[in-house]
Amino acid sequence: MKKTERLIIPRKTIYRLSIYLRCLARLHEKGIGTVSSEALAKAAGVKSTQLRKDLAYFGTFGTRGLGYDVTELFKKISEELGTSRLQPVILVGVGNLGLALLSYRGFEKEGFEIVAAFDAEPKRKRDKEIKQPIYGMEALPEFVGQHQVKMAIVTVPVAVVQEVTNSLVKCGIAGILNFAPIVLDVPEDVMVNNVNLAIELENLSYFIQE
Amino acid sequence: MKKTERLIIPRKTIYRLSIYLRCLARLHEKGIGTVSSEALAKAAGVKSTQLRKDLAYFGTFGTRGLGYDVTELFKKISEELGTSRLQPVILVGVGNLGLALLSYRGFEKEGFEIVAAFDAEPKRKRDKEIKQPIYGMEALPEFVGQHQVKMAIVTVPVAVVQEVTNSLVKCGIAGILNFAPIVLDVPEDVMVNNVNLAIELENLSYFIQE
DNA sequence: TATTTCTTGTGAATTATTTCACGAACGCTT
DNA sequence: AAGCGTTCGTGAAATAATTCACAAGAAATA
Repeated sequence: MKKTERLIIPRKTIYRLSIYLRCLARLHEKGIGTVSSEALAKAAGVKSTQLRKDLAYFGTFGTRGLGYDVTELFKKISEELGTSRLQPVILVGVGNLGLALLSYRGFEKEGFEIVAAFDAEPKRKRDKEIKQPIYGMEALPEFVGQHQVKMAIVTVPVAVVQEVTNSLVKCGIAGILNFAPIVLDVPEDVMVNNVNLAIELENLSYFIQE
Repeated sequence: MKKTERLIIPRKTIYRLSIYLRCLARLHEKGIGTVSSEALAKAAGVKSTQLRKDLAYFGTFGTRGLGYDVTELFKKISEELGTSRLQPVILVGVGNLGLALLSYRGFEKEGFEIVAAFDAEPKRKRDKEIKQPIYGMEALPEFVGQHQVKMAIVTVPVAVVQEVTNSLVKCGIAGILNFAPIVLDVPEDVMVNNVNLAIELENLSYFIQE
């Protein structure tokens, strides 16, 4: 057992912590109260030593000879990730993909809520399936300021994504989930995660051709 | 200059090759004929040495003092990735997200075509915006066999995703792009790439809370 | 309570990935 | 055609991530 020193947790570890969290949630649903690093690692698709190393970055939670308490470990990881409370997110770009994400019910369960959408042409995009309001781009600064929004999902076309990003950064958005196939130029203190489905497919196709 | 020896290209390199490809496409659209490793690397968000190392895995394409020919490098990477010709893909699970992906026009430009969709309740899911046919799950084996499909996008609920995966594997699908938040159990020769939007958001939220 | 059996936590070793540093090759200018 | 300036290609070095190996701690058993 080491003294509590706050050391930098690698990005990959943080990513895996999210995965462990999902696995623990499923174990909990199944009524399982205790799990070994071996079993949890298998569910998460990693080696048990890696799981233990990952956890060691921010504490020691297990009981030797027994394993981890599912509820407790869930709580600890959740605290570490800061996902204990619901986070508001906005979405910019109400095209096909944007619409789908707006109507996707999966986020709330995971701690996120898309509270509003923005689009250059908000009037055309009304849809009775969507509960969130859709505003024009000019409403962005006020909304973000008033609702303390820190994160944005960006599903606009490549041609305008950098411009949209600049607006978001100016409003104070600190995290962007970008679906456009381009590397965004942002200040150091703004974080961007990219999701590119075409690249994922391309990657698959490479590895399956023996 | 080395002899042509086929060595294993790291997964991360393959992933970056896809990114370089997109950057080269944009340069080509802008009418740029030649690019230095420095400039291309910047567009791709990596260091120039990394770009050069990545390329070195499968050949040497540059001209010292000048840089790379955009068209030629595009062609070479494209060949290496095997994305020269259009690949058929099927989609399983026509929910919100599945529908969105079906109507998403971005894939074809990138070398992939969703040729058909499958769902447990295909009748209810008709939509005039969708050009692809939607079949019941029982049609899967015959379709996959006849159309030589090798890849599938899976957007079914967590509860049934493993079962669906088993069917796909039995049909001969070798690559799966999985949107369910669970690690799929598949034979060694089947490749799975996971896309989990909630985890991407969670990851962002961690890094922005300074 | 002694013993056995498990499983964690972690320093050390290994492996993978990235970056550095610089020689070699090419175009361009004079 | 000689010299200059640029940029590639690549071994070597540095850094990061993963895995190993095992001591130590705790429960279960007898």
